[in-house]
Amino acid sequence: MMKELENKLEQKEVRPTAMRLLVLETLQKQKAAVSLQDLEDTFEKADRVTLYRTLKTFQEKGLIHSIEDGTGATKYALCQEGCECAPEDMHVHFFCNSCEDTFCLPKFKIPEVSLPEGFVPMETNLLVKGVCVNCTA
Amino acid sequence: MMKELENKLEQKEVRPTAMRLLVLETLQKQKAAVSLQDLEDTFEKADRVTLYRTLKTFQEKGLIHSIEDGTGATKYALCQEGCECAPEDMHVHFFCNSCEDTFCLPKFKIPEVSLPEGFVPMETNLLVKGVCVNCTA
DNA sequence: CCTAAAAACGCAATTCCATTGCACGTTTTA
DNA sequence: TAAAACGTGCAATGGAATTGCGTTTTTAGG
Ligand SMILES: [Mn+2]
Ligand SMILES: [Mn+2]
Ligand SMILES: [Zn+2]
Ligand SMILES: [Zn+2]
Repeated sequence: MMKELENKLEQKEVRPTAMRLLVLETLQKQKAAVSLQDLEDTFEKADRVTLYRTLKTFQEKGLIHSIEDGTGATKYALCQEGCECAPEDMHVHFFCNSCEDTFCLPKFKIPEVSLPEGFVPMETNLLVKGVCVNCTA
Repeated sequence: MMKELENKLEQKEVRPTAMRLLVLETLQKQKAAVSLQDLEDTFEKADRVTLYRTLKTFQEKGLIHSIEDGTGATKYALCQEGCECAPEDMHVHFFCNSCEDTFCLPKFKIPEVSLPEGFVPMETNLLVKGVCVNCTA
């Protein structure tokens, strides 16, 4: 329970404040990636900036990673075991055009990409848009 | 010269106004994708909104396509011969962390990607970040 | 336990980019 | 040539990210 969450934070050198524990707990429950706005809706009393900085801290400490799904709002999802958020998450992200949920697909790795001579890759982001499993009737 | 540009626009059913010809000409000169801000800097006298709508029209008519490179500002690049901007450009885009230029790599196609059961892909975007050929000393 | 320093937090304000509304001049079309 | 459609310019708005700063809470040293 709460202890587990605390440990998880401390392992990443993040001090376990009340807000952070709540945010972490929320993130763990999600099946889809969440935006800052989503968190604001979840915690109506919490301050937007505090949530913002919580996410920023989580990301800096490698607890979560961010996803650009083309909606304009950045989404966040927990890193998995062995999630290499550097050279960066090399797994696929999926945006559902129907329910507009964004999914992390950590089991689906990005295939090797060939580039022109002289271009040195450091990070790769692959976003697939389509219809998710919940929306394919 | 100008005639070529006019033809290019008319072939896509875009009326060749002075502004549009200038923007098209500028786009043709670029080696990297350009942002709205870039165009504003190029044409200091032109109105931001006019440039915005010019890009929007160009995109709707399939003259250019947009690129999200994670900088927050959308970039635009001319479509190539046979550029399938629907089901969407399936070619690779490259963002240089050094010079911060964004490149269209129309010759480098996005490899087929496997997805979990029930996920139906419709469009795929692949962004590689790293160091471009101009910046690899 | 007490205190100074560090870390979080809350609120206001700003920045940046995208987008819309509307009036007006120009081009197209019947 | 008059109405309609289109393009343009300017003002204003919207959404998201980010910063500044004073206040509160937590941590660490004595
Ligand atoms: Mn992910
Ligand atoms: Mn491209
Ligand atoms: Zn869905
Ligand atoms: Zn470069």
